Amino acid sequence: MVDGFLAIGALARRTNTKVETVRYYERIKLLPAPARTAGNYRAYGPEHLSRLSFIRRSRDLGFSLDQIRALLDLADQRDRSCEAVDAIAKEHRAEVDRKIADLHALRRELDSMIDQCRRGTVAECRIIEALSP
Amino acid sequence: MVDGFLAIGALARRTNTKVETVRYYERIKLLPAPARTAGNYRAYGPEHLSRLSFIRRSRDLGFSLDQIRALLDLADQRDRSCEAVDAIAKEHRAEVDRKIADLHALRRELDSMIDQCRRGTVAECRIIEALSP
DNA sequence: CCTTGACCCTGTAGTCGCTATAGGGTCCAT
DNA sequence: ATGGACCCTATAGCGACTACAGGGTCAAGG
Repeated sequence: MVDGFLAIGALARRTNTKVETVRYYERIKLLPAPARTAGNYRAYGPEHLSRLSFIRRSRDLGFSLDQIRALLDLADQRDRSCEAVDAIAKEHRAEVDRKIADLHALRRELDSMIDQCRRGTVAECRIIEALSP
Repeated sequence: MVDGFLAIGALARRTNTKVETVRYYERIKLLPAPARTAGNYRAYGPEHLSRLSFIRRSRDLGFSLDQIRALLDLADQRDRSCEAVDAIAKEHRAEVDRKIADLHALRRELDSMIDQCRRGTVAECRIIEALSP
């Protein structure tokens, strides 16, 4: 691989991504297609490394690929107000809050169900009962 | 529709399920294929109603279709010990706990990111910065 | 120079749990 | 006889990957 450029495997290792995922991001145009070497290998430059890092970090924080696309677009318009960025982040936070609340409710239900299990036969199982109509 | 039998739409309404989902459950053999009328309509009996109710209630509690398949198999072996049922429920609860913990950590990260936003331009946006490498 | 093995390429299909569409058939009330 | 609500099958799409199959490329060691 040429000086300063990364092959897909190296890029993947540095961003904690699978090679297939990198190609997938290219296919869906989240990551721009890089130049190719004589042997048709993808050759990634520093701009790819930083863009993919951004994507992965955002994914780790639970943003959807569509949200990330929007964030990347915004990040490129450096003199716009960052209100829209703030809005995306807040909307995502609200969604996380909703999920946490849902899971807490779920957890309570599971708990009371499991508590009732008297470890007898299935016929008298309170868990099965709790799931039945 | 014959006496005491339900067409797919009626079954779906009673179990808060979409018609397509009912057919999907049949296709993946989660719900047994019912008898058909002369006009080739599915005719569901009470056993289908209760089985589908069980499935939907379990889905609402977040069990996977594979877990539900296992629960349904167990529910049919009425004189076995319900240990295995208990194990599935507890494994699921543990998974819910992991998800809650993950989301709480996420929420904290999002919060501190959003807190730093000073509503300037994108160029000085702390959110974009926080997502960058 | 040749081989080996790690890496890379494309294209396609699978995962989970549905959901949606197209293009038809049935049933019942008016 | 007609309209509209319901039903049928088959197939493809969603999101975000992941996993092949069947090849090509490259660098190091013998």
